[in-house]
Amino acid sequence: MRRHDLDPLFRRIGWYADIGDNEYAALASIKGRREEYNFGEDLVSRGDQTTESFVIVEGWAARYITLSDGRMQVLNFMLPGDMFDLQTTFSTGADHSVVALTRAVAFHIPQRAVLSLFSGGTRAGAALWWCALQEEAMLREQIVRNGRRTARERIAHLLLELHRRALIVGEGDGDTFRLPVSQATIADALGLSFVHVSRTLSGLQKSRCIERKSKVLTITDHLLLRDIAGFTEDYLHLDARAPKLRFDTAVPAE
Amino acid sequence: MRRHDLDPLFRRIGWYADIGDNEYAALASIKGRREEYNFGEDLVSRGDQTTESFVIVEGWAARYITLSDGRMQVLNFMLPGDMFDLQTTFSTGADHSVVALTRAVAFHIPQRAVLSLFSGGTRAGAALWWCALQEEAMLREQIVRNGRRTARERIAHLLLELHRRALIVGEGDGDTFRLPVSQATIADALGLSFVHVSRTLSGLQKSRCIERKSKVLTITDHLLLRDIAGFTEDYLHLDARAPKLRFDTAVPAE
DNA sequence: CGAGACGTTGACCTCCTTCAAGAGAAGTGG
DNA sequence: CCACTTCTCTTGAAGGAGGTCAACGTCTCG
Repeated sequence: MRRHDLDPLFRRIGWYADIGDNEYAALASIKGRREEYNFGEDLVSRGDQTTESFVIVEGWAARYITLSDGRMQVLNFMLPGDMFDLQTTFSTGADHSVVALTRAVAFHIPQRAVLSLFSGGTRAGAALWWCALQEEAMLREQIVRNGRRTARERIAHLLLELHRRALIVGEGDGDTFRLPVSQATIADALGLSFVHVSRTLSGLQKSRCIERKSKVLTITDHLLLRDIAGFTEDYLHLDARAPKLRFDTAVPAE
Repeated sequence: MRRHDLDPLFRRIGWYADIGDNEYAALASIKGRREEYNFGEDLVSRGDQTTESFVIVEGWAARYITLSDGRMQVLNFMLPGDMFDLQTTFSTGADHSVVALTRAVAFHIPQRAVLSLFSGGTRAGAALWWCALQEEAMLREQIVRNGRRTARERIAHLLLELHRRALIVGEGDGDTFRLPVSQATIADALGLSFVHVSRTLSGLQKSRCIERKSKVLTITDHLLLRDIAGFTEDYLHLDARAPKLRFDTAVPAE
């Protein structure tokens, strides 16, 4: 199959589900309108009456909410291949915003296309359901991570999640991947101060779990990092239908 | 319309959406199997291969995750009228558990019923979509609450949410409602220690926002409590289609 | 090459946790 | 109905994880 605008999406879905040409075609058909965004630009702003869903195909984005006094919380990160706002159908205005963390490209999918695919009962529709389920599972994990883990655990856990997700869509190479996110943004995702994120990252580096060079992160000791994080990847639901691949390092004790 | 097993659900959906007899009938038709649970009993256990959805019609429940070292995080609370696990279709095992916080009654809805209603394009199907959307919005709010608010703000915020939700399904009376939840459970929901929950609740009482008597909570100063919490109820999406009622106390400044 | 964003490090402080002990509630059995 | 256990809540004291403030270093990009 030749190169396609939605390749990151196909790659992601293809990672764990066997989906044939028909399904690719069905997914491709909902593509919708292409938009480019600069670093810092909002894809969705709080209050928007949008009735569209999105697929990110290039760059990273983040969903966030700002409190009235300026405190900010990042809800989750979005990588190429991620679809979101799939169930925006009856929204009465977005209760949060989505911002581009890098230059990014997204397709805006009209509501009808999503709905008809959802209800079609096809495998492509199932893929959509699965995207929604996966997104919700990551929100839940975000709650646990921030609620019951220490700063060190949180950061280790987030790095492992992002590494895993980056690999799936073909970003990064083995243990190394580009993490185009400032420490302040990590802090806003994990409910920490950026000062403490800096200290904790340095701590992980001193423990020889990770190495950082500019925005490129290398996980130098997977087992140790997983052990620190208490990371298990079941919440990512990577085996939706037909498990095709398993991660190649050992899983932690637990 | 006569009294029905699913009344709390109807009451909740009827709160903000005009739904006629046809839609009630459609919703009623998916009822499924009735089950009773004792305090502390799991409705769903981590790892279950369930392919059912649920409606709670009596009692309270909570979705939670326990880490391997025993730390526990409550993800959200479920009140009568709440439906959940609507998108469990492609799940490969629950990544969390659901426990009854009181004696509780729930209906187990078979997957097909949910799917066909979802895709039917009816107003009853829309109600289901809306339930899923609302549940996700509450998860997001939980992230913000725990990530970027102080203990005092968190507790105030949670109390306001639970009060609001209890009112909607006809539990509680004006400013008073039954909060059948131990302080340890509140702590597990808010990422705090139960000791600090106790202190903070006492603090709110000293500030004359609330009064507690056994498990009954009275909000004695709504405006102050909302001010402390920074509470706005937009995330509850109470105006899904046809706004029917607005809260009768003033909304906070911002 | 300069400016502004981002990252680092130190000192100090505070919010929350942990530990501990005791007081109420609430369920259980005689 | 009362003793008994057990869970839940309260309060105090001490310690720690992480926040805030501030200054300086470093990257990146126009």
